[in-house]
Amino acid sequence: MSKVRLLVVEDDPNLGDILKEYLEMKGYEPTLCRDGEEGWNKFKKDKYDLCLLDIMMPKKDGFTLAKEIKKVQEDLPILFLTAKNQKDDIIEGLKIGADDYITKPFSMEELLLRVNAILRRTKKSDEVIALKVYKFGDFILHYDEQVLEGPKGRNKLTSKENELIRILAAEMNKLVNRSHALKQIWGDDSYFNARSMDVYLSKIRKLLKDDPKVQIITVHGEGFKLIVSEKQ
Amino acid sequence: MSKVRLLVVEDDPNLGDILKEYLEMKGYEPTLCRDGEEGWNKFKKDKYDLCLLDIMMPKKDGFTLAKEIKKVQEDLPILFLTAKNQKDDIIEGLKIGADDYITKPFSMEELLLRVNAILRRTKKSDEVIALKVYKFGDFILHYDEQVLEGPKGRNKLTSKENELIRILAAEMNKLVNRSHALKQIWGDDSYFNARSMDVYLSKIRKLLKDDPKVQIITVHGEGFKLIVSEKQ
DNA sequence: AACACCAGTTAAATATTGTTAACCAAACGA
DNA sequence: TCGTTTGGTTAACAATATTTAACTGGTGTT
Repeated sequence: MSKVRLLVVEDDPNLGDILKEYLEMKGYEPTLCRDGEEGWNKFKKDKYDLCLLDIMMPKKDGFTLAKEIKKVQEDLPILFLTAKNQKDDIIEGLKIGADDYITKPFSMEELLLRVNAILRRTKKSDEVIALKVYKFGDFILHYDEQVLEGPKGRNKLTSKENELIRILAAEMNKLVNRSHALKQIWGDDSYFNARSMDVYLSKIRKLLKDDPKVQIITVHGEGFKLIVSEKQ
Repeated sequence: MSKVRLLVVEDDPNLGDILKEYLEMKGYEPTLCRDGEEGWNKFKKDKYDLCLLDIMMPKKDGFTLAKEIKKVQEDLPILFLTAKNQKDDIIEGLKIGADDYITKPFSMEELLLRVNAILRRTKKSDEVIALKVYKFGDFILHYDEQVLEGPKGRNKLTSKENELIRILAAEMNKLVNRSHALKQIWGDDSYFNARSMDVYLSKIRKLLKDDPKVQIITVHGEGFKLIVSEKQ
């Protein structure tokens, strides 16, 4: 897989160099421009995956540049670097269609998190958005902690258990197609993966035994569903 | 369709304004309150589809507000805006009945994804809340649970039994065309599927023996019907 | 009544799913 | 580095669900 290409436009030479250096270190391929005009030229010449734009810049400010870029390539994600308390700037930026903003001063780590978050989201925007928390019956799935909280306490989950419960909970009371679930979790719906999933279903049914309102029923040849009845 | 109404309670004026502006831009109808008390007053006055509550707020914190809201309108989804590392807060919030949380700082896009996910989920669960139930004679078919409740107790059904009983019950006292039922359940009305269905009819007749008021009669060459006589 | 056909029942064959335990490889800790 | 642990896969077997087959009894037609 080729490197992620970033168009960085920042007029402060210090910050610019730090950004470039750091992003290179982290495996990205940043192109640094010193002002909006230079940024525009680079954008026209090459293809990028994401833009980091300062707002206050000589010759052409970040907004103008962003607008022009969006006119040409609407789906190119843009992250603005704004001075603190520039609320109006932020709002203006969001209107243009920026995907996020980060206020100066920021830590490199924070920046990286934002960049990754945007890339992740824009890349697989068609994927189901993972909520952090799913509730069903007396259970709470803490998806990003991989923990299932039930009447008998908290239960650490393996990642496969976690994924499978998430899919079931997201489609609560609706049929989950076998092959669909397999493709989501294992990538393909081969025979052995299917058997593996059956093993996990069995494990999960045990975990869910603590609440009789909750059960996984199977629809032969189709899939299964998590049903939550509302009886007290 | 009218706009989705959001109750946003956030004491940081900067973040509050940004939230409001962004959500408006994205087609929502946010009402911004500066503290918990104001939020409570707005809540009492108008109807909302979702609440975004900061936790740390003057006058009335997010938890207290959430609890009060849930007391009045239990199904109103709540999303907490929490500071990082406030894990205890999060757990507490979830127990109150929050639907999700998002830790500051968060990107606008991330927030939007959460909001949409919650709305989608709660809307969906509205649709399915009424688990499908069919009554005939002394029987109740719990379609979603694949259970037939009769005078002798509950009976777990296979999915084919379940489907067939559902069709019969849905068309109670009316003729069910053979080929129609076959196409509904098996997809096509081939000879073998027809024989299969006969096997299931036989099984189902056994299940229905417990109530003499209920029986399946066949209309030669046409189909069959579930008849329920009125006699006590 | 004799025939053809349709439907009912039961049992056997097949396919799918459920469960447990053995196995394996990667990650971890001493 | 060597055991140990952990998560995940595979194998083996049990239990169910569904289909097919075989046989039986009806129904309508001539």
